[in-house]
Order: sequence, then C-alpha cells, then structure tokens
Amino acid sequence: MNDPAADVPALPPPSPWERERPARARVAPAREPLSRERVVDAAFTVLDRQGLDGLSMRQVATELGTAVSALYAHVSSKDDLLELMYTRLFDSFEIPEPDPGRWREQVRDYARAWRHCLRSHRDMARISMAHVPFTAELLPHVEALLAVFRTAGLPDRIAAEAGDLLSTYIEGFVLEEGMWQDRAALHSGEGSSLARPDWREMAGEMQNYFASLPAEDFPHLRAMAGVMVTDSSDERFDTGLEIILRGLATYLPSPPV
Amino acid sequence: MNDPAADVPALPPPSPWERERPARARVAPAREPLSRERVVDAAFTVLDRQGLDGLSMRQVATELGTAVSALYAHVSSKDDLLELMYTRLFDSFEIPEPDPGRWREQVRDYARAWRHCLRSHRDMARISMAHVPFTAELLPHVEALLAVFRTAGLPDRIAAEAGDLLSTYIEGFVLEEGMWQDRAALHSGEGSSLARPDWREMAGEMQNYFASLPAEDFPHLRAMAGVMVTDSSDERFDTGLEIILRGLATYLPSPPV
DNA sequence: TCAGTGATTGAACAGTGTTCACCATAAGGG
DNA sequence: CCCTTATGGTGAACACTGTTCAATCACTGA
Repeated sequence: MNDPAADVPALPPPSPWERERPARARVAPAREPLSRERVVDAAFTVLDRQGLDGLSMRQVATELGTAVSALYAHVSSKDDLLELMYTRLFDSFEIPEPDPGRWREQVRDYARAWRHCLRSHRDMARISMAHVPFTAELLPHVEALLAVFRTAGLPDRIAAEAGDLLSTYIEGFVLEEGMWQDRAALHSGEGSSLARPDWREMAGEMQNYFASLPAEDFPHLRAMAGVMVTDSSDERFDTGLEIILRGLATYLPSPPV
Repeated sequence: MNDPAADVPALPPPSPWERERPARARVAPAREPLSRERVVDAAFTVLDRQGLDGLSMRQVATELGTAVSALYAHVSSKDDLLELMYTRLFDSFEIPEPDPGRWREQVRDYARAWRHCLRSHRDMARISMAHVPFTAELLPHVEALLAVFRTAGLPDRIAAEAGDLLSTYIEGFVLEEGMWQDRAALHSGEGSSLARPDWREMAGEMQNYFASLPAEDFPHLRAMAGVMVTDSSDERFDTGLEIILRGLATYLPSPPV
C-alpha cells in the first residue's frame, strides 16, 4: 500500500517473445489518468514524507508510478509545481469579513489560521517564503486584510504596510519554528523519524547552554534563559502578534486601550 | 580580466612527452595559497555576479582558478560555506550600547544598518533566512539587542520576543525587496543586467494593474494603489519598523508618547 | 638528498531539472 | 473492419549539482 510502483511490472525481465502485454495493457486504463491536481497531491505527500530537500520531480513521479517526463505535461516546471502548492494553501482557510469593533480578534484569528496552514505541511514556510504573495488567487486575501485594517480606522499608509508586516511575521515565525524542529530531530535519534523531537529535552539543553555562557559578557542572555524556555511556541507566537497589533492600534484616531 | 581561468592551461592537450611543466610550476607558487577567507571572498563575488542560484562550488572554484575539490580542504560543505558568508555579515556593523533614553533611535539605527548589510550582497536575505541566528558569533548581537530592550524597561517576555520579531521583519522585508527586484529585472530586458530595473516603470505597471481590478471585488486594493506605489522602499521599511517600535513601547511602565 | 606532509588535482559517483524522439493507446472517419 | 490521427506516457539523454577519493604536486624539516 505504501509502494506506489507495486502494480507496474518493473522487476521481471521484458520477455520479448510474449506478444500480448498481460498486466499493463489491461490495468493501465483502469487507473485514472494524470492531472495537475494529482501531481500536486503527490508532491504534497512526498513533501510531508521527505521534506523540501527530498522533493524532486523523480520522487513525485515514482510516487505516482509514472515517468518523470510525464509530469511536464501537466506542470511546466518545478517552480510552477511549487507555486501550485503555495496557492493551494490559501484555499483551506476562510477570509474574514470586516467588523470594525472586532478587528483585533479578526486579525488574530486570521494569523493563527495562517500559521496553522503553514504548519499543516512540512517545510511549507520555506516554500511560502520563496513566493511573493501577489498572484491572482491570493488577491482576495490581500483585499480582505486591507478591508479589516481600513474599516478599523487605520491610515492608508499603515494599512498598506500592516499586511506585509503580518505576513512577514507569520512566515518568518513558522520558518524558524521548522528550523528548530529539524535541528532537534537531527540532534536526537536521526534514524528514528517517528520519535518526534522532544521539546522538553531540547529546552533543557538550551537552558544549560545559556547558563554556561560567561556572566560578564552575556548577563541578559543568562537572565533570560528561563523565559526563553518556559514559553511555548504558541505563546511566543501570540505575544509577537500582540506587539504588532498594539503597534497598529496606536495609529487609531480613538485612544487605544 | 573577466576570465578567471585565463592563466591555467586547460585548452592545450596534455603533451605527455614534455617532462617539465613550464608555466604552471613557476607561476603557481606566485599566487597566494588558498584559505578559508579567500574561498569566502570568491563566493561573495560569484554571488554578486550570478545570484544564489548561480552560486555553485564549481563557479567558486573557477573564480579562484582551482579545482573544485580544493575547496573542500578549507570548507567542509556548501552549507558550511553559506554559514561562513552569513556570519561574516555581522562583522561589518556595530553593536549599540544600551542607552535607556534613546532606545527607539538605537533600535531604528540598528535595524537600518542590518538592512543595509543584507542589501550589500545579492540574495543575502535568502541566505540569512536559511540560518537560525544563534551561532556563537552572533550571540553578542543577540545580547546587545536584549540589553537595549531590557534596560529600556520592557518586560522580559516582550524583550525575548522583540529580537525575534525584529530580525524576522528585517530579513523578510529585504527578502521581498529582492524578489521584486529580480522580478523587475526579469521583466525588463533580461539580457542586459547592467540596466538596473527601473522602479518607476514597475510602479506604474503595478498601479495600472491595481486600477484594472474589478471595483466591486477589490475596492480597497484599488483605493490603495496610489499609496502602495508612491512610498519608496525606505519609507515602507521605516513605517513597518515604527509599527513594531510603537507596539513595544506600549509595554513600557511609563506612558508612551 | 630524501622522506614526509599537506594542499591540489582530475576523475568519478549519485543525484538534480529538463528536453526530445519515440511509441502505445483511444477515438474518429471511411 | 481497417486505417489514420492525436494525446499523453516512456526512456534515454544532456548539462548540471554537491561530494569523495586515490594519486600527484610543491614544499618542508632532517
């Protein structure tokens, strides 16, 4: 079930005398033909299994049980494939309708949903980072965020920058998250990828590292060792988000809370 | 002058009878020996000339006029080389000493210097993004930023997040800047890389694009077309930075301005 | 003078994205 | 019923990539 090439007779030799090809000719039409969607789906499964560095056209092809060159009939290049994966991300979470009284909650929910999407597939933040979010499919999202910011009362110059600031923050945060995760996984058992990296162990090691720094050179890093470790990833994300929201709120005509 | 392999006799056939190698043996000791620094230097020049996608070990080797495998005596891998380039960035700008009364100016200056560094070499933001800023060489910078935030009076939880937020913002901003630049360069004459991408032309095209959007679906994007274009990159960077600084200031015990 | 040592070489290996001449299958027309 | 045509899959090839390794080079200390 895990082997996508199970139904294609690759191992037995060609046997050139037998004129009719028994398995291939009758089974092949049974499997549904390739399509852009199926290629993108396969790309996602190999991405989740092997990460972005292991995502090659050959891997996608063997995942589908086809030849590599068959992919290029549905996808013009690997960059094109990555872009398709990128835009598909945005199909899965909702666009808020502006509600001036709740703009902060709306932005918060939107940001959390975005982060959730980026974390739903391995290395997705890296793919996201490589693409500028201005394709036609994403314009509704940009528009919606702009709507929330402007109807909340933010000046145009601030609203224009707020979207970029938010997207930059979210993508950067998840990217860094993923890098720590990879580093932790590489640190503990490398072979056993099933044993998820133990955050507690990693945190303890970092705390020890900070505590081992020379006190006269790094007094603040030493003092912060506790804080940097106790906070979970979700809490850190929320505080960074809150800093941005508070900064935006200072531009509102009415005095912020 | 542009051909780095001009002094190495690659074209003439081996001529196996002539025992003494006239040119190579006498000239080779004249050129200074390879070193880690020289490899990194060469990597920077080919990075500036061909971008990160064109930065291969072979290119670096031909830039130095040596064999590819010679590089691996001074650099353990390409990732190692990229990390050396990354850490070298931080040698070139200064670390501020905390001055509680001027913390906002200090952070602003620091951020601008950082952006300047990231823009000093092509695609540097992409390299920077791929590395988590916690190597031993960068700890002084982290410490200095923490010092500024803490002596300014920020709570520890906020100070810990502020550095990450700032670095994420700066790197993300420069990354996006570079992508727009590349896209503009690719859009206008692809062959003439000397003709720097005309920002004015690009801006006009984007404005036209926004204006061409259906008014009922994208009212805010249409309304913002002017703002998004008139602001220069430096202005946009400063406003994003200001949003973050204002957000941080709301956590100060004394009321912000 | 000679051994030793470390930097440098060229060739090789496994893998990448991409292209292209071929061919097999399915549909449609005579 | 046969023949033609087109679509899309095939496998081999090309020009790359990062990395390794035995052999060789230049140069040192004895």
